Amino acid sequence: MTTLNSATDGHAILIIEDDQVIRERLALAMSANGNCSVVEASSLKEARRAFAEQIPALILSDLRLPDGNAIDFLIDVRHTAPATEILVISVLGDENTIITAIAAGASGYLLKDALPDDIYATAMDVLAGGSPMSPSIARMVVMRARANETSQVDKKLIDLSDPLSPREMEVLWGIAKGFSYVQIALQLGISSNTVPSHVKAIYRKLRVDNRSSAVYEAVQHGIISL
Amino acid sequence: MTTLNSATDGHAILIIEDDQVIRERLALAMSANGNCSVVEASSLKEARRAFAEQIPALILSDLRLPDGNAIDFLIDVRHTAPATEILVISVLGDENTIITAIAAGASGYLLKDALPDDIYATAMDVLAGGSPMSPSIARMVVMRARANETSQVDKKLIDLSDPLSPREMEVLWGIAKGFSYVQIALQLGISSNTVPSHVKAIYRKLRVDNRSSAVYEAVQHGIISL
DNA sequence: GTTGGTATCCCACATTCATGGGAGTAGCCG
DNA sequence: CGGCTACTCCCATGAATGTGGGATACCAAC
Repeated sequence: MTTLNSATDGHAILIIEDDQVIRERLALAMSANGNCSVVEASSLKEARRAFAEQIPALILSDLRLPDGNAIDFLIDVRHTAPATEILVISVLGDENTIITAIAAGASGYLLKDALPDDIYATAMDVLAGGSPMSPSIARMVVMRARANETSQVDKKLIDLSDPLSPREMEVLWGIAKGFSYVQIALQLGISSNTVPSHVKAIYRKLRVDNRSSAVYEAVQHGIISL
Repeated sequence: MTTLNSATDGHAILIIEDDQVIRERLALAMSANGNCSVVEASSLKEARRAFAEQIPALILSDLRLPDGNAIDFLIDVRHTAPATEILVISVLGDENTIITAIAAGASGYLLKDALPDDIYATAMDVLAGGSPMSPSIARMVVMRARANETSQVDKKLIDLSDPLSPREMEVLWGIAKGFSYVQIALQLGISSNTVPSHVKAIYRKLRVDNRSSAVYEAVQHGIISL
């Protein structure tokens, strides 16, 4: 178990923020609490230069900079230094921006108008493996995650009525991948005349009348996953 | 814009927690700050009874109760009272439990050993549409969300070679859903003779030679999502 | 202003699919 | 044993698809 101190000892923090007032407030909060070295950047250009000189353990970054959007820079950071943690501090609270930032590699996301009293502790949360974020931001992320989880759960509850036999599942996979009856027959080691028989059963159970619909319904019902 | 006060005025809060000490602490924090009515339950049975009597605006719930797991109850709540917000307070911090709770309908998730000083404000965050959660919890949710987002982003980077035209995308969707050429033509308001032309272009770009393969490849490349 | 991409339309031919039958073997279970 | 299901095989016919052309028109880019 690493202590909070070890997280900052000898590590650098890069602060990217064009507003001088906010930037200095952040820098002060960081340097006052730990013995970490703080580097400040007010533009993407400065940030790239600072990053090239020394790879920081943590990046506090605004998204909208004078010379462009920080997202691309954050993506580069993720690729060249996967261990570097990223905490985004922005006024932008729209879903698209947030999801993009997280996909780009941000571990935490704070709204500027809701900065916590103890921004240093929040930054340490990130280095300790946490993902602090404003509640309203978290809601969007939760909604995304929920949509992805429940959609899979719900699908499996639908088709208890007519389970496909193992053989039918194999044939269904062949259909999904676009193999012809002959190809499927060869793969399964059966006659090409047998394949349509299974296909007929599949169509009946899924209540469809062609291959594409079968694949579509199967995916919707969670029977197969492309 | 609703104020925080209106969120609690006349609304009920249901607290589900078997540990008497924690339960009373939570109840005190809630009733001391707002004029909301607090109902306490120490078991799933009590919770179901209380929920049947009055649908609360907010539920603070532990997951592990003496008479079972609260997840199923929370799922029921989601179905019968979608507007009721759920804030889970648990010692369980494993990914499976967290994701399940969120899929079940939890908007917030706090670890018992990391309860915030102002639990009342946190509860109000939930009613205000936020999703407060412990940083370590948030990290897991973020990881989930990121996996789902980046997988789509990465896929899109693969097939920059041959982008499908808007019309081809429409036809592709028709194919994916199992419509015949005639049906697709009717939907798009074009001749049924035109559809195969687009299909040919799609097959060429995706390098396939039948509908199912086209759908399969399109899904794999992230061009469409079933 | 020619070139290239998109979109539209038409035709014809070969292949594949969808669907209706019929029919046999094997295994499981009440 | 009798009934059920899964799995296998075969055939024939009509429908849909895949593929090869050829053709016109619009619009943007070089």
